[in-house]
Amino acid sequence: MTLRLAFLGTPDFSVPTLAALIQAGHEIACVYAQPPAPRGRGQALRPSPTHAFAEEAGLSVRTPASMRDPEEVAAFAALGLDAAVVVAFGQILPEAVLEAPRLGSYNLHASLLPRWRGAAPIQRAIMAGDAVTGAEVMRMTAGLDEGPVIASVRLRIDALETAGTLHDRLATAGARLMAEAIDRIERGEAATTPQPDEGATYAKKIRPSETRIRWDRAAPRVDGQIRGLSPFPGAWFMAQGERGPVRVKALLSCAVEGEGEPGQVLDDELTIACGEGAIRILRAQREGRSPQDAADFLRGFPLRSGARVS
RNA sequence: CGCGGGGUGGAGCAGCCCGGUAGCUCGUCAGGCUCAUAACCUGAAGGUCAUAGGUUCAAAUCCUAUCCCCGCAC
Repeated sequence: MTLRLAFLGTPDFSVPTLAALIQAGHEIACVYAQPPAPRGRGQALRPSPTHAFAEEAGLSVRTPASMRDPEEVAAFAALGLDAAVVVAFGQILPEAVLEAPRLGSYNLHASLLPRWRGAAPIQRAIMAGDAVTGAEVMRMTAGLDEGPVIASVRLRIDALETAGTLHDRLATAGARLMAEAIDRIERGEAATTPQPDEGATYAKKIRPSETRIRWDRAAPRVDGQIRGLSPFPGAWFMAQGERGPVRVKALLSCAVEGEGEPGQVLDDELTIACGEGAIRILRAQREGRSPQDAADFLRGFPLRSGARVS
């Protein structure tokens, strides 16, 4: 038995779940994604990853500017859905949409709720130094990520985890989780657990202004910032090159012992002093170049003991 | 036509402005030193300088076009 579903998602994170639902044999009546936007160099209009994947799979795709538009709501209701699956869609859905499908709407969220409700749970978890995170499926309600949870998976965040690696692990684990949850919903066996109010935090969208590294902060915080923003948008700092200041993204790091003026390079292995302790940069990328491991980076850009970065 | 950086032996870079025998760091291979080593010494292999045209006695270097990678903006 299969369900008639709508899938609403936009970025890379959404794609594995859509793929899993197709794989499970469900009927995907329609895929919704954010409208194509100017992306990358040259500001060319490109469809979102979910949009592109859905088209490739031969599914019908809609990209309304707003799901609040009464016409969109009516069209959505007219699909005659059993359920809607939402994964990082990027729009807040009105109740009229959430309640339209016979069995309701379900969201995959990349955190252990109620911690990190909102836009950037993966990055925020690493930035905060969390040791554990996860993915959960909840039944959607009007409040932002406040619905009762019906399935959950926990993942350890290890010391060298980046937002990129964690993103991929969560997308995969989450896809499986959602497929299983939909199965249970279909059989009417999905038990819901209300989220506790206690421990709720919000994962605000990452702003460009918080990507520059502040060396006067303690090492664990700098380390979390680097890994939490890696590979995108990237935590960065300025270093003195032979031809002037160069912007450098730190892509991977670890906290180490060390002491010095914040921003001071302490050895020839990219160990840099923070406000408290130090970090070692393990992977970096300077503007115009590809990402490089520390050894390769240093060969092309000598940042030696005694140098300063800001 | 949004702005900018870059494509040079296996890796990372310099050389380009001011055309004239292709250089550095690392790696690889061989030999040596050493109780030993990712350390040190000696030597060697390895590049049609992204591609296609053009200018020139001569082009990695100047001109034109194309392809690819990346940062910003978004």
